[in-house]
Order: sequence, then structure tokens, then C-alpha cells
Amino acid sequence: MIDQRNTITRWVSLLYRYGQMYIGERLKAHGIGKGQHIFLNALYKEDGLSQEELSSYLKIDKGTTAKALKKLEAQGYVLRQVREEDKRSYRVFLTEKAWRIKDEVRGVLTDWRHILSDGLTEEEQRLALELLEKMGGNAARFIGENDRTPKA
Amino acid sequence: MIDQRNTITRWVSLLYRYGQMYIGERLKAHGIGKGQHIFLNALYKEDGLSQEELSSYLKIDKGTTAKALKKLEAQGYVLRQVREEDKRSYRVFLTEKAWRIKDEVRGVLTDWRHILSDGLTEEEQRLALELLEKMGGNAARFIGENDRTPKA
DNA sequence: TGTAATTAGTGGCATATGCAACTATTTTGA
DNA sequence: TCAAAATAGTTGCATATGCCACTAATTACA
Repeated sequence: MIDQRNTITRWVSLLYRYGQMYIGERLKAHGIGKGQHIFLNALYKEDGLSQEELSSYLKIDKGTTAKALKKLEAQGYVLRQVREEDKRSYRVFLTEKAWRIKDEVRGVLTDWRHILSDGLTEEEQRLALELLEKMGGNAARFIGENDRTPKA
Repeated sequence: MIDQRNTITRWVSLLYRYGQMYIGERLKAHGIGKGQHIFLNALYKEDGLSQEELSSYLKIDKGTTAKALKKLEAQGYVLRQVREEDKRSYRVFLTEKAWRIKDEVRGVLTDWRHILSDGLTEEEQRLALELLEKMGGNAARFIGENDRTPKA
């Protein structure tokens, strides 16, 4: 049929969608959807961030962030505490329930990375990360610049 | 805040989401959404494919494919013709209206690739494609194998 | 100091996407 | 040959995601 030689964009799309499927499947048992794990993982790295900080670090729309955290809160994985020094914002904290599944949640991403890296040398893996980082930086810079709310 | 050194998976997610934003923005004027361009581009390569062929080539769920094509048909970009030799399936053809915007639609993806490749040498671009291809192959193989409907 | 601009978060809307159940047609094999 | 299995496509449902308009709180500045 069509030649299977694809573009960077096509592979990115496939990798993203397949990754979402894998994550969704693995976390289903905990009721955690593919849209939520990214926030849990960010909070495992640094607990107590605000929604704004999460959005800007993860480059995810603040509406999307609000909805994902609302769901995580309803499920008892996080709790939100109004900041005394700025009552507009929250500090988002992981609950005991979330800490208990830390290794499992983090494991999903590391397992997926291992699946992707199968057959790649250490050097190739390093290179892949470096090149993706460059392209990601280009993308973020471009989208950021052409935004109505330019980032610093 | 958090260190900005991300994983392959995180960069893929960012690249995908930013790419979707870019494509959506550029094609908005034609009423073509970010979920449709991929089908137009596949048909520009080979017109007259069936939905099943499009789904399997693009690795996109057949339900998603059906909805995207339905919308493209409603907008007059494609028409579907029942196959005489197998009345379950269609052949999907681009209309004159779709052929007229071919360069523009294809240009969106090439422009995005150029944005991503900014500052990368030819060799780096080749490597990026090669590594993404390997990882994409790993992902497809893994998801395919663990599917309820294993592909050949 | 008081008003205008900015910022954090929410909620509604539109779209994209996968999954599962369904229909209609075609293929397989006892 | 004909019943069962497989295949192409559709539809409803759930979730994810971005955008926009909105509120409440905070900051800037005239």
C-alpha cells in the first residue's frame, strides 16, 4: 500500500497515542486515567505546587489541570489547601493514598520507556532524549512566542 | 522549581500537543480540525483507500476514522463510494475542493517539521527520524501484540 | 489611596480519541 | 450448502484536552 516511511510528526503522534493507551491500561485498576498520571508524577517530584505551577511546568492548559486535579481530589489522591499568602491559589498535596502507590505509578512510565528503548544502545537513548529536547524546546519557544500571553 | 530535564515520554507528549495546536490553528480557516488533516494527507499520497486501510496505516481506531471522514464528507472534502466487490467497505476519494488545498494542507506539516528542526544539522534530523522510527516500531509491536485483535 | 491591570482558578463548550456493542456483508469450513 | 466466524463500518459513551469568558484576589501605578 502506502510506503511506511513516516515523518517525525507521524512518529510523535503514534508514540503519544500508544503511550496514552499503555498508561491508561496500566493505571485503570486504581481508577487513575491517562490524563491524571502526569500530575501525580510531577507532585511525586515536588509536592505542594500550585495549579499554575503545575500547568506551566507541564505546559498543560490550566483548565485541563483544574479538571484533572478535581478528579484526583474526588478520588482522594490529592488535597488542595488555600495558600494563606495568596488566597487565589492552592497548594496541591498528595495524600497517604497517593504516596502508597508511588512506585507503581512511576513504574508505569519507566516500563514504557524501557519498551520504547528496546534494542537501542545507551548512546542512542541519550541521543534520542537530546534530540527530542531540542525539538521540544523549538516547539515550546514557537508556541510560546505566538501566544497571546507570552511567557517570560 | 522542578528541574526541566525531562524524559522521552514527556517530550513526546509536549511535541504532540504543541503540534496539534499548530495544525489546528493553521487549518482553522478551512474548517479542517486537527483530527482530520492526517486523513487528507494520507489520501493525498494514495487516493481511494478504504477506511480500514486508512485506520490500519495510520494506526488510528476505526471509530475515530469513521467520524473524521464523516465530517470531511459533510464539508465536501471527500466522497465515499461503496466498493462493488465488497459492499461492506468504501473507497474514499478526495474531491476537487480537497485537491485545491493540497499544497496548503501539506505545507502545514512541512512547516511544523521545519520549526522543530531549527538548529538541527541534517545528520541530527536523520538520526531523530531513525530513533523515533525504532521507538515507534517498538511501541506498535508492543501494543499490537497485547491487542485483542492481533495484527498479522 | 483607589482604580486598572494582572493573576489563579472554575465552568462551559467544542473537538478528538479509544472502546465496546451493534449491523451488514463476506469468508470459512464441517 | 449453510451456519459460524471474520470483517468494514457506525454509533454511543467516557475521557482528555484546549479555548474562552467569568470570578475573586492581588499588584501596579497615577
